[in-house]
Amino acid sequence: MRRAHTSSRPDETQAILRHWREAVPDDRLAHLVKDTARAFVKSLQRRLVRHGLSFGHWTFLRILWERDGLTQAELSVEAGVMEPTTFAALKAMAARGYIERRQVLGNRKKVYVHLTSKGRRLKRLLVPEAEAVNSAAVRGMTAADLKITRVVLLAIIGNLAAEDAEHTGHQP
Amino acid sequence: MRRAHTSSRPDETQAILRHWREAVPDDRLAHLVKDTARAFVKSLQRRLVRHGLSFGHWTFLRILWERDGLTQAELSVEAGVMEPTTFAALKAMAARGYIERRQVLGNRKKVYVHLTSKGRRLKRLLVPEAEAVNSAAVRGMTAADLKITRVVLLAIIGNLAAEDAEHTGHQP
DNA sequence: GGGATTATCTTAGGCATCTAAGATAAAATA
DNA sequence: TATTTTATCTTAGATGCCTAAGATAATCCC
Repeated sequence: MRRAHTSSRPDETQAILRHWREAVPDDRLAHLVKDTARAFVKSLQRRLVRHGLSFGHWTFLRILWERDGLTQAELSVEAGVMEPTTFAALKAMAARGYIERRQVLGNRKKVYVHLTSKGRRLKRLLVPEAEAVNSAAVRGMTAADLKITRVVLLAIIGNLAAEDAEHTGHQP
Repeated sequence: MRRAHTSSRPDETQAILRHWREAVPDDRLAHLVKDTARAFVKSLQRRLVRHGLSFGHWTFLRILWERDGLTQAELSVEAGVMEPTTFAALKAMAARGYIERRQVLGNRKKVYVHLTSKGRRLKRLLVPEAEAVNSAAVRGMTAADLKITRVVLLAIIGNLAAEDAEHTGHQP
């Protein structure tokens, strides 16, 4: 038998691969994109746990390393997730001492998020991990093909957003 | 102001798009793929709820429409998810009357999953919805670029699987 | 044939994400 | 300035996915 009962072993990923090689009908692009996203997340996750970090926290740390002091709402937009997701992640991150949530005089609503020195220090350790995942992922591919892939994915997001706008009655 | 507080409006997707157009550094391919996957799921989900179906159930129905009577383990491989995920989805689907879980004499372990007529009937309604999402997504793209995108995504899955295998000590 | 191994389903618990809805502060406007 | 609208954070609850670990049945192999 090929599968363990407690973890996802490469055999399984191989099964997925075989599956995709055998037949990729046109209406399964969505599935292929989703599998790719999962492979990325899994690979990064495996590296992050070594440093005791969860994937959800990584998402926000990465943004804050670039620009500190954003509000929760701004972080949501940057991360591409809804506020409650951001809220939950930030609360946990504050409890672990990666960030501080501050309010300023004159505006009692906005919550500004600042890295602690502990949070700042992680950058040096973790960014190389993400880079490793990326370079492993694109190994053997031409820059031209990667560029086309980016353009196609971006166009898909645009098309689906437009489609969504039509059906909800909003203008994009 | 641009954002509602209860739902993801197209404005948000537009913000994501703007974000991606402005700068797509090399180490963000993972993020782009993830956003695309989410756009696909959201779009399909919006259509499925009209028929009272959740995305998780769709995944398994689609497989069963092609081939009925698979076991739970086989369905997991086909769907590319772990057994507990499959188990939970199938239990809910059985409760809703889309499928039946049967055991045969001579093997008390395997659970064979069969569509009910109710489950079978959904195919005619739902497959066109999925096709609509796909064709909206790829609108305006060339077949050649789409093919390249598929090849690239597939290669990424392969690369990450190989990478994973190295680090867990298993052979692919 | 009986003990060890492996498969299969199941239970338990956790994470990341979402939608819906509430509380309250700030901003716009009549 | 008072009222209405909009923003922001928050709470509550659901979904889909995962890993870890257990129970039990089937299979392998000595």
